[in-house]
Amino acid sequence: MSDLFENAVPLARGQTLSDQATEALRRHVVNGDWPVGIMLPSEAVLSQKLDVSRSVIREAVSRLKAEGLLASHQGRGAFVSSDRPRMGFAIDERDVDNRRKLAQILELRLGVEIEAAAIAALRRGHADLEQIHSAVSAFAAVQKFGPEQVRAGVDADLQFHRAICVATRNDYYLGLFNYLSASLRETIEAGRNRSVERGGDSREAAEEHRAVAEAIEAQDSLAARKLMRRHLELSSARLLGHLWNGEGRE
Amino acid sequence: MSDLFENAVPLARGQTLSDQATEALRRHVVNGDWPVGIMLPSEAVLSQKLDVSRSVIREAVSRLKAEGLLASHQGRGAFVSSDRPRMGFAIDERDVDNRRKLAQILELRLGVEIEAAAIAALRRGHADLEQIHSAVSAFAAVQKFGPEQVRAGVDADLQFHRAICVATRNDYYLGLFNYLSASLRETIEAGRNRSVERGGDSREAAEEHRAVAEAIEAQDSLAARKLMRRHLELSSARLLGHLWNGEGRE
DNA sequence: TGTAATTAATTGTATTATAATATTAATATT
DNA sequence: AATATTAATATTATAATACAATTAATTACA
Repeated sequence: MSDLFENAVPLARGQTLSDQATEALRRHVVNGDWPVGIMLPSEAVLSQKLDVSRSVIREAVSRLKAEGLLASHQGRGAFVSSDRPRMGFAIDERDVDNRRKLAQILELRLGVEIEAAAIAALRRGHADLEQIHSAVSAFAAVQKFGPEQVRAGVDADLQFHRAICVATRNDYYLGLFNYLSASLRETIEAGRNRSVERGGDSREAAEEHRAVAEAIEAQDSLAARKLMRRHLELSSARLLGHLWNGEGRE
Repeated sequence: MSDLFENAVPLARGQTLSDQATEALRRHVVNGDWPVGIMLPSEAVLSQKLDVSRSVIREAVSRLKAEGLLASHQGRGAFVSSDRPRMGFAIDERDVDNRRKLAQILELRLGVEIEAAAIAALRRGHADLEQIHSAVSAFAAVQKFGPEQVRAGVDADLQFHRAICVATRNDYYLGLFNYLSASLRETIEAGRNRSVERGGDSREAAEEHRAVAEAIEAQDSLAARKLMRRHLELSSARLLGHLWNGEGRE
């Protein structure tokens, strides 16, 4: 392992140094000369070997971390975590147009977010509460008249739910929510030519948000669970109802 | 312009600044307040707004570039190239070696499977019941002596939980479970040189399985939820306990 | 008007310094 | 001897600054 780079051309040209450094590191991983679990040379050593600055090395490592090939820990070092691209849980984009599939996605969201609310009630800090309450106010303040306001309402709604996931301090609750919400957003945007919101619905939802936020503030995990379930069930019903029979009414 | 960050709390939360900055930027993209094609504020401005160094901003941008959300060009700026993550929800394999991350994964599994049990209780058919009961018996029958039996035990355990997800008739509950269980299996396999199972634990788990199955058969959604929660909490504690005493870090 | 030179803005890279964290070694304590 | 504490060391994380490279806009000039 002494000189892994000795014959390595000083980074072919064409792209940025970061691009080239990324490729160089990736090659060592997928080629297998850096087995899974091994610790990489320190950033200082790498920058010397590849004859680039430490900034470039850090940028390359950060990209490979985003790809899941590397992992780094402050004070310990960087490690090879995988030698193959990762495959994840994914939703076929075409399914969001399918009412049955959409209902299933909403149902999955139910399980995730109910528990998220319960956990958030136990762990929420001051900053979390601020975010949650700010999202509640933002949603309540939006008047759903035109399409632009509807969009703002959807944003505020998602912001509320995301703030709760953040408060769980669990990266996977947040990550899964982000993914599910991105999928759901498309559906809502697609179907908003019909009236997706009614004034009454909006007021109800705002009140439900407020109740959930109150339970989380009170650190009442049980109440948070119950109220979030109620909110999501009603919310899903409203969404599916509108998208189904395109009912518009003021 | 309109100060997109003015009310944004200066990045609360527990991870590295780069992680938090990444989330902050990603949020603006997926929320849509930075539409596809728009140019981001300069790195200097972003670092000032988020109150972090330019290094942190660059690292965050580089990650989002790796995800396909952003693109940057020297002399021009950084731009939103997509509002949809290229990859679905995924768990870095490196994280299963991390006790804290592992606990988070188990916590997510909690939310998913508890609701799955509740839904299964409402929808289970005859065929579903057969599968579930058969998995209960298989797990109870395995004697955990050698490594081969331990593996069989893990298989039977996953079979039980999978059968419940099948009974939900929801493809996404099953899909997410399959993904999570694949991630968890690696951890269990990795740590099985140490004693991952004890006779007492196995008997307890078998009894918990039986109770959950009974509730699902009785179509008692509430009981299924409660019993599954109990089972998963105990099960997680057992797993984390073993990995703690047995195998610690890398 | 058209073209070249200048200027400003922005990302890319380099450098240095410090903080935070984890590991290891040394030391003290019982 | 075993254990706990402390110190030393190595590494990543963050900050700050400077400069290079590139692009876009502006100006000067013919």
